[in-house]
Amino acid sequence: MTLVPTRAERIQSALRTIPMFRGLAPEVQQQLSGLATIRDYQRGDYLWHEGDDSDVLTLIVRGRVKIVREVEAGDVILEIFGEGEPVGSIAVYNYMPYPASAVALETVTSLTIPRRDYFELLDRQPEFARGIIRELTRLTVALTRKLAEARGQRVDTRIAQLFLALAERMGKETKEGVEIPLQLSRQEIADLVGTTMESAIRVMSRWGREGILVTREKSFIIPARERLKAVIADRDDA
Amino acid sequence: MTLVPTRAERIQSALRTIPMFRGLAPEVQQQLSGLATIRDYQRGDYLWHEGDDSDVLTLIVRGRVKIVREVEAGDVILEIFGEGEPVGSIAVYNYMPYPASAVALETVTSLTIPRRDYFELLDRQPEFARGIIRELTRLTVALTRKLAEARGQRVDTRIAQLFLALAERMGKETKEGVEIPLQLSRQEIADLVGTTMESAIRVMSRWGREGILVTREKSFIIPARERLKAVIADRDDA
DNA sequence: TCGGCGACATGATGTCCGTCATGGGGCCGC
DNA sequence: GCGGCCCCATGACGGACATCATGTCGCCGA
Repeated sequence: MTLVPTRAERIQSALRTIPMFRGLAPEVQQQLSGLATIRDYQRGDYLWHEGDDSDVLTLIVRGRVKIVREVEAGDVILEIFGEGEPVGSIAVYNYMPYPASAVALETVTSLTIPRRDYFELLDRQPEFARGIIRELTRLTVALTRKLAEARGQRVDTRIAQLFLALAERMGKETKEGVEIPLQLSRQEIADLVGTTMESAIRVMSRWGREGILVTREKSFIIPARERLKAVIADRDDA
Repeated sequence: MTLVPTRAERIQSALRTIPMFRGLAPEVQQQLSGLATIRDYQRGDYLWHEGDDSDVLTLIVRGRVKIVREVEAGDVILEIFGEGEPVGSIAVYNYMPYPASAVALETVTSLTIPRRDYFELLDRQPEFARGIIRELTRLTVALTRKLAEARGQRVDTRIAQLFLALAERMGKETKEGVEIPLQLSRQEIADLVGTTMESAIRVMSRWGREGILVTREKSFIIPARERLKAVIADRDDA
């Protein structure tokens, strides 16, 4: 018996952590583990670059990844993917180059399966096809909401909405308030809401002073949700 | 023989116009025509309202539909769907209320399939599942691009990008230039690019005077694509 | 014929925020 | 220790655009 898990063992345990694969028959899981590749990344590493050819489907096993469109006038973060989620399915499906880059926000473990096998799964396993469709719809809804929120709104409302959404998705209740265990630079916050670093800084440091949203080493703290929501409510009155 | 086509005949010919169904076996098409419902709308009619329960998948047979999110501070047009495209698949799939309203931009004919049968098709017909996934990915890419374009850019560049995209999707070459056969009010243009009616009007009437983009009764004319592209290129220089 | 309505148009004014500039603190390699 | 670099921070300035106000034109119904 080995103390260090073998590659095959790592892949099998990784497969089990992905919800979309849980429903698959054991023999299919077995077969899949022979096809998949496992990989590790550090914060800042690129999983791929915008424009690269896509020939594998990637699934996040551990950590978080940002999808970023790098246009001449600054970056745009389109989405943040977490554990269990498939990324790049759009590009793989359409045999097109990746429309955006993927960058690790923390230590990340990923699983990739070749396009050919991905298509086989789609056709043979309705469960899997449903999982992919579900993820795509989730993505679409999220993008839709982002688009609606981005309109006209002031910078501070957009940042408030961002952190309320993050709290919803990955917040942990603590005695200090809601904790969002995610390391984001001011630049990344700016990229997420579509503004400049300076504007993001102004808002964040004001909120830090006022105790509305506190930046920690590797997380953010929201002492009171209502005070963040109040920012959104203030548009013209008072 | 009847001069007016029967309901069943209309449905069958409608089914044939939808690309996603072309690949289906004849007996499946036959079966489908028993399940589908056909419906007509006039410009301005709602196919559904934001928040309505979704229990059918809708496919556009004829005409165009805008998907619009109605937030307190003005509308946001998320997408314009045309013939052969499925709309509302997101909501139907997730058993969720519609996240946005659908409004006819012109005379529209639609086909609807109950959710139950939609799911059966998905599981039984890999072709169909692929079609849905393809549409979802197309949508996602489009939203993604919109999001990236909405950033910072000036109003006139955004409108220019909008019309260049429309020209790409539905433009017809004529001796006057590219014609976009689509009736859009200034307010709708504003909703598409996320600005106010007044700003949209200022840009459009200036371009009308300069002959860059002419508004006709039920269409728009772009005499020269390059001149529109030049607007996008002008950002700081000159 | 007149009043009302909706779409288009144009000017005046204020303001949010992007841009530029400058500076401070922490961390690294040399 | 010192220079270089990255991230955070703060001020000054100006421009693009939202907002408000007012006006025109065509159309419809009373």
